[in-house]
Amino acid sequence: MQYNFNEIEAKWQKYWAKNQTFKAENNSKKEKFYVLDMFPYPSGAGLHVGHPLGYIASDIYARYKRHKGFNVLHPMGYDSFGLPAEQYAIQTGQHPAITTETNIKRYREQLDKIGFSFDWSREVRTSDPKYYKWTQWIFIQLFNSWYNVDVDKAEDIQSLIAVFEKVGNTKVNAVCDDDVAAFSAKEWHAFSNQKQQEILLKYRLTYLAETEVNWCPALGTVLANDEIVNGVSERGGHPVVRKKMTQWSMRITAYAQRLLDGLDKIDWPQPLKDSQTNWIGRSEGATVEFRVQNSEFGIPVFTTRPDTIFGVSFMTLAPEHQLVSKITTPEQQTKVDAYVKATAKRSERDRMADVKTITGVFTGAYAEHPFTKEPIPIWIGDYVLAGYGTGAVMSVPCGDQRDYDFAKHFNIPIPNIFEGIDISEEAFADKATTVIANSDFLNGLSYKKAVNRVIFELEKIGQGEGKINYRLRDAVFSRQRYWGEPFPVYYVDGLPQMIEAQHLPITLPEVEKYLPTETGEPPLGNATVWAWDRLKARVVSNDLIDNGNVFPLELNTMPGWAGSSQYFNRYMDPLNGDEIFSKEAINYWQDVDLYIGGSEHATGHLLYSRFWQKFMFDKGLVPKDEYAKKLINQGMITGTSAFVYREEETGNVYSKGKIGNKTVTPIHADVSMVNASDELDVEAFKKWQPEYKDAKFVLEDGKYIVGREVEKMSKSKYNVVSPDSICVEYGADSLRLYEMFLGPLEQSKPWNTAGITGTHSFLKKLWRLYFDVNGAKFNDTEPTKENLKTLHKTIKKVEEDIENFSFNTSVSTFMICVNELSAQKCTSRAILEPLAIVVSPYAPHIAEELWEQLGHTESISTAPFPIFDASYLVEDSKEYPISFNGKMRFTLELPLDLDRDGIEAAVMAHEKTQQQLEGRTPKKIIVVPGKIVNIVG
RNA sequence: GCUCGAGUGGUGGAAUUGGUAGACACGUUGGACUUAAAAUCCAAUGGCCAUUAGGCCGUGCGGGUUCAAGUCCCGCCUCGAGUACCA
Repeated sequence: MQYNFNEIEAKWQKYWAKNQTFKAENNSKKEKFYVLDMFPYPSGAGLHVGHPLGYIASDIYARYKRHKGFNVLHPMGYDSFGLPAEQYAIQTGQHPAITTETNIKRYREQLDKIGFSFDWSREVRTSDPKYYKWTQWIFIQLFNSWYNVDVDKAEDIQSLIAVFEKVGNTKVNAVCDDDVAAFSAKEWHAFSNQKQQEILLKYRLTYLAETEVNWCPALGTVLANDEIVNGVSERGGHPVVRKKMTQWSMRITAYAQRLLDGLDKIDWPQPLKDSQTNWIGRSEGATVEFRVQNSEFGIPVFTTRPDTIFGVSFMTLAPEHQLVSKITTPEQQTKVDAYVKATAKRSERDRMADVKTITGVFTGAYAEHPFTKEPIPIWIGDYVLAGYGTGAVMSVPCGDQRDYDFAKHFNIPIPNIFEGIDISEEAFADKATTVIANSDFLNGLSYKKAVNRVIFELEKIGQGEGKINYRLRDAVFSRQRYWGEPFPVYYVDGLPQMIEAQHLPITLPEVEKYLPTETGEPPLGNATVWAWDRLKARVVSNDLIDNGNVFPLELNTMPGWAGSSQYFNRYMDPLNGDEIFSKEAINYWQDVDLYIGGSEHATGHLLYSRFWQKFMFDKGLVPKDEYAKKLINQGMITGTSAFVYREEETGNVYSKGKIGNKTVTPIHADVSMVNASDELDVEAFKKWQPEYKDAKFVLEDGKYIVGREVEKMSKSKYNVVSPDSICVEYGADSLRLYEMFLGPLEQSKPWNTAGITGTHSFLKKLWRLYFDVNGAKFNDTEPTKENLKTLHKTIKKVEEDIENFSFNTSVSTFMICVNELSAQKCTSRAILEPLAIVVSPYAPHIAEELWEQLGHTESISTAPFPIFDASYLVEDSKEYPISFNGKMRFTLELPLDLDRDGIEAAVMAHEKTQQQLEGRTPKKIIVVPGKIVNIVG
């Protein structure tokens, strides 16, 4: 009987779909286990072999947990809003929904062929109105909430209004905009409704405000910080400029500390935690208020080194700082204006590119030192960022290298305030060895003591206090795009109003064109039916806008991360039309036990989703404030490109070994035309690239050998390998095993299709354990001691490997097991039956088939995992390595119950020992029973 | 620059608390079967020396600890990822 993998795999894929084998129940006496993959954006290119790596790993884990008796939730869906479909729509006029639908279909076909145990009845798509209804709903919840610092959680906006009505805002401890003016209860009551709404907006967790945003002219949209890489857009690499715009923002900064603290209780990779920690960028220090001489202005600064306050010799403001225009003296006005203008013109990228050039201008104004009252010149310089801290620094050149360089460059004095430190060459920034001098009441103090003292003194004179600062900024939530979630928002007198939750979803309107309007409005500005009728509670034609009953709707859409920030909870109850998820569902499933995905989402999706989860937790909607207990980043699979070498002058194409010292240009050849021995199918290549039809191919030993190089897997490098053709040629089980066999899950590794014959022939060997040409071989003979030892060794190792996510070593273990059982000519059902279960998480199709052939009528998927029995592994002897001076010379089999002296005697009596010693007497004999013998001397 | 991760045969990679380095595969070479090919099976395969027996060298580099180091410590080098004037 042949191993007909194509037939077997199709059969079981059909069976699983028909029987809904992997449908998870929300009511179960079994313990729950939630295995989640990062859902993909369905791109037009389809999947290549790198994409399913993480899915295969999580699928193995999910299947293993089912064998272990868990009720496993293992869903899949699509992050289906996104730029590529929209760009395609702009070019072709094709509605993005259609493109997306087509792409999803293709993804699904590809995924199905790999044999994943997804519960497809729970599929979600972020672009489906039934799904984004709940994204809009969460947005409304955020809008109706504020952050109460006193209880350190989000609360309903009504509780804030209640406080305002009673005592005004001076007692309120909230995370809010910086520019909120104080008011009393009386004043609050006197404010117009309009004014009250404006104030509340400054407190809401999602708010509309004019902020400086990253504007990408080429994409026609704003971008979040994490969507910008090296100063250009992550998608497309277009330049990004700073621009002031009115945009929706998310007050993620309210959660900065909790996002940081939460990292301690989740089992996520350290590098990922590190990058979130850096992104949040907590620093401890103090704010200090410097008064500007001869004016009413004060300049607050943030510093991490308040202990060096007596070393301040100048101040530097960001050129964008609002005080610049107010304090600049008439003499300096022209210079300052020119500098401000020049920096505004420079893009972020330019500013980042030359960090070395020191620029700045004196404003002519002086501040007053809070303690010495000495005048301090105020400069502006573009090394100070408007967006960090207060946009101003107290410059201590002796303690900070940038301040030092600036001072040197502009000949500003550099007072030394460190005991016994030479600062003639560079600044001194080592906190640990700092002893303060020339600093009045701080003299002789260490860094820590000085910080405490100076904060105490600052508070005494009312010019500063201890403060913790974060680098994290509020997240801009508006995109000038079509293919995203519409906001459930309309405008009355320019103020945003939420549409009531019962009227959701607000679905995307039809537009003629997907580009911004001629007046520069976002694509939704092209919609003709995009106004809100408050009475009818529905979207109506723009013609009806009267600003009395019918109002304009929001034209921006939500960013890519909106839909992915709660999808993991929606999977728990995805068809629920009345709630985002039922209480029963969330209380049963609780949180994700295992989350697998790429590390590229470290500071985007994985930070925003933690933020939303904490918000949902505050609102009592979810029981856990961290949604994923364990997270694993799968490594990237790189491609192994193939090259042919063309000599430019002659046009000859040389095999790799024939290049010699000729000058050749390497040209990518499609990897599908190269075999396992790096031989190129020359005819296929000529057919593929007709320009080489008549070229002379210089061969070696009658073959054309290509050069190989590891590169990113990409279409343009012709090294993309699709899983489809592999499934046809070798089968999904071979593919699954091979992807795991390549190496540790978290490591990046090159793909080389050639190696797949290894796992494929393993499966054939496995099959031959059960069947030969005459059919079934298995029978009820008693298993031998060796059989049982091999089996239980395998059970133990595979179990440990899966628990440790070391899937590559499991595959080796299977190979060893099958090699051993074949050599033992094992046909015992008592061995072969459990073996099928152990293999099944990795190679589920063949396992199902074997299971059925063994006489079972139910799917193997919930068969109990065999129990490891250590008694089969007990050995009574050990082959001891005998080493001399640490070098292993020979091995000697000795009983394991032999004691130290017995071992020593046996080893010393051995003739090879005497040979090695050549008459010498050993100085020392190390005997570690059960391990090793080492003879020294 | 800073933070994190990684360097082991021709290739992907194994190696539990320090205890037989190179498991398991790919590739290569030789052989069996076949009219032939594919498939399958058997054998060899880190380098150098040696007819054999065996020896020497070997886990990025240089030191150290130890009876014993891929593994621990110190100092470097290279590559990859993140971050980038963060006060």
